[in-house]
Amino acid sequence: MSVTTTSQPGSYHHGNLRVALIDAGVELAREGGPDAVVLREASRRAGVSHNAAYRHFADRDSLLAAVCGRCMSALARLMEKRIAQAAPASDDGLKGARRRLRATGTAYVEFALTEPGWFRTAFAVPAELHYLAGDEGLGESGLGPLELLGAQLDAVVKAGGLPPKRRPGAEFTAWSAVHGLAMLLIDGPLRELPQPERDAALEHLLDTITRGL
Amino acid sequence: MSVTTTSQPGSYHHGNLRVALIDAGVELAREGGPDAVVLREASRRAGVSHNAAYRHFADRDSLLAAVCGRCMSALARLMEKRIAQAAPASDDGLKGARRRLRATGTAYVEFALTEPGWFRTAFAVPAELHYLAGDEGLGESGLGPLELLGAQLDAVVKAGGLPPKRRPGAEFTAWSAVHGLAMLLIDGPLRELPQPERDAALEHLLDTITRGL
DNA sequence: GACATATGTTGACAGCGGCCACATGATCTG
DNA sequence: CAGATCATGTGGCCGCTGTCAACATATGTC
Repeated sequence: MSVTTTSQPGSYHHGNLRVALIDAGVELAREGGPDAVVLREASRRAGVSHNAAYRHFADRDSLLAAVCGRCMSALARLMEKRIAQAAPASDDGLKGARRRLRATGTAYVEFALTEPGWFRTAFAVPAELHYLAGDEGLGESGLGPLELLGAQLDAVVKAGGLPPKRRPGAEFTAWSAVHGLAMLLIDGPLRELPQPERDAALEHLLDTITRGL
Repeated sequence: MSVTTTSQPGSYHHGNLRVALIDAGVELAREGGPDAVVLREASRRAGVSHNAAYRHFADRDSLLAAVCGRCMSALARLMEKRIAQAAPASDDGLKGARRRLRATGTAYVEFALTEPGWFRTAFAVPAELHYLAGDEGLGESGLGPLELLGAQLDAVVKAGGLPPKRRPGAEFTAWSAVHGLAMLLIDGPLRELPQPERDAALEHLLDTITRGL
């Protein structure tokens, strides 16, 4: 997350302005969500005049889209991490698969609660630019959050924990559930819910989905 | 949704500026979501100078909060309508209760898809003002969306369709699921999903929740 | 060395939120 | 009825933003 500069300080050309602007934008998003990703402030933080950004981004939405991709990647990486921690990769039994599936959901909500600015930004992709270029929004495995969830569901099916007939569409339902809970908790009417009840709501939700799938 | 003016046109005092501003804000929200609820444009549409609004609202967020309440009410009213249509009020059997519960969810998503601007605005209550005053955000029955959902769940329990032990927390799970689906469909990565798959996703989600609760 | 291109700067404009001083009209009081 | 008082609306100003146009500087190429 550090700003990397390849040119000398004080030189006319920045040398790495594009990524420096995205870095600054990511920091702004962390502090204040998508609305805080602002061209002038990002330029300021990159140590550059307010118009230099236009050499690298068509407009503010273009920068925001890049920042959104970074945030989505951060979500994917936390999910990968928690999935790996949930059970050793060698454990390909049903128990391990279920643990990993559950970890996928908890990681999603954990990310939303610990980095609400990033979480909100991850889903604030400007309407016209929702094709994130190339590897935008992916984790280290090359999978995005939805693919990671799908992979865990596939594993549960493979381990016999879910009839294959039930598999199609399951990721949308599971995703919707955790996404909705996250939104309601960070921005929505549940934002005042005390911590124990938040945990209970998440457990209840995961139990219900697991049973219902 | 019409602007009601009690004073003569051209008179110095508007006579009903507060509600006129909210009306204008509601229209702006419909067109462009919460970010489009802007003091100056609302004032313009109310036929008043850009500063008159400050006699009725402390700041932009204050107006936005009022608009959010209106949007939440609109959601509640559509839910009430669809609940009433799902089964005659006389039908207090399990089948009727289940129909009404399902209608609660479909109405929620229907509202989000048909009035995305209002839907997003309903949940964009400014952080500091999330105490909506008095009857803000309620439907004609005096219940808000969450209470309406809770009432349907209670009815299902009463009709024997859900063990009372399973009731606590169920509204959060059900709410999260439909809310998440709505968000992913209108703003999120599912916004390009074709209509048939949208319907299928909603059916799948409601089935899963119903089974799992 | 001269030119072309990529990159960064300065200056300008409009729209926004928010404050101030002021104007106008309604209402209350004697 | 007349004057005071208060509520409400106006106009001007500031700083912030995005965006455009014109200009400046560095880099690379013949």
